[in-house]
Amino acid sequence: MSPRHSVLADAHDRWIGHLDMDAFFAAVEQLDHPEYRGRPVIIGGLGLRGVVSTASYEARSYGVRSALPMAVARRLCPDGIYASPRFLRYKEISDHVRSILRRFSPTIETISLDEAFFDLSAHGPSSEDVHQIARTIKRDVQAETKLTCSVGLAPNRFLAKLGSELDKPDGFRMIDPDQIHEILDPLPVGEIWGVGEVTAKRLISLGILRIKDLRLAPLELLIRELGSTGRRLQQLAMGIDDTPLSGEVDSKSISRETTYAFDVTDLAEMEEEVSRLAGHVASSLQREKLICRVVRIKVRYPNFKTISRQVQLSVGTDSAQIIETQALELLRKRVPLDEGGIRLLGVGLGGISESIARQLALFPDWL
DNA sequence: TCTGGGGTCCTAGGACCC
DNA sequence: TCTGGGGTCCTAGGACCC
Repeated sequence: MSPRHSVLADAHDRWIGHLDMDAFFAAVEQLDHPEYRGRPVIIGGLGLRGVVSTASYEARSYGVRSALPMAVARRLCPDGIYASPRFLRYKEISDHVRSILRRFSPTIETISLDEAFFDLSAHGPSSEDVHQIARTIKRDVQAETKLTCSVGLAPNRFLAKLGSELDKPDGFRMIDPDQIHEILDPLPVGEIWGVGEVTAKRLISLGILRIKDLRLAPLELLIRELGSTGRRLQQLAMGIDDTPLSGEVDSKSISRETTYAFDVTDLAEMEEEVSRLAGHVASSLQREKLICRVVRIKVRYPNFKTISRQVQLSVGTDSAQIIETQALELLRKRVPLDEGGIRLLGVGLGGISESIARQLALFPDWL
């Protein structure tokens, strides 16, 4: 059976959609501040070491992009409007968008505030019917939030996400199984979900520049160089992706971190910050009625070398005091500190599970 | 130009147990 | 006196995503 046939078979049992809000944070600010509309809007950390989170399309024409240092953005676009993100506001709209998806899809997988997968298989197998539903979703999002989004529709997650990227903003793209090679082949390998800078460089050094090269590369070579991800990447290059949607899942870790505007050398100052961060993660934990079994801290040095140290607790806890004590202990005893100071401190929690209180709340008949 | 903050997943080595 | 094989858990680091 050729890959093409296996994909075709796949197309008949699954239709996956991917919805991506266009330049989301910036678009929300333009919605809430009419005077921002038509102007370059850049959302991100405003401190000395901030980076761009989202740039409006007007700002992108100046070369401003996500993850660009703010200092660079200001140079490229001195007349832009710069603002900090307002996550609570974005969350409201994100929740609304998800409620729209739920009207049409039994299974949703949230990727971030501005992205989600949804499953329209139940509306198939006819591609016309599925197409119609996806169009309706896109229209409802625009009508109810006054924001545009891009939607991709395909037999699997990977292609659906690619579809939503292909004609952004305000895009809609359905990828038919017989177009897969035509669309994928010419793209650079970095377009594949899971191929970042490091893997892209390795592939390029092997002479694999485009998705077509990856599709046709000897599997032994890919496995020798990349291990099991080599196999997975070649499958994606062929347009094959059987990964199911995860549905709504509980988070496995909670963390808070801060990058200082200036490197810190004073231990007392670090301890104060660790206490503050520990308090934050502990209240997040308590709010969700969760407990943790691992406390972790993270330190980044001025040269960007980053280390973490963690400790396992003998019993799960949600106590701010225990978390703080453990985090401080890790900082004092396990982190090498010299005169150079540090640029970032973080506190994280792992081994998360439901507290007894939450289990009882969810299953009251246990009582 | 100088690199945020919140996550997930994978890998590799070591400890420990049978 | 030399040294297994498998499994699990833990730690640390790193790649990647938005």
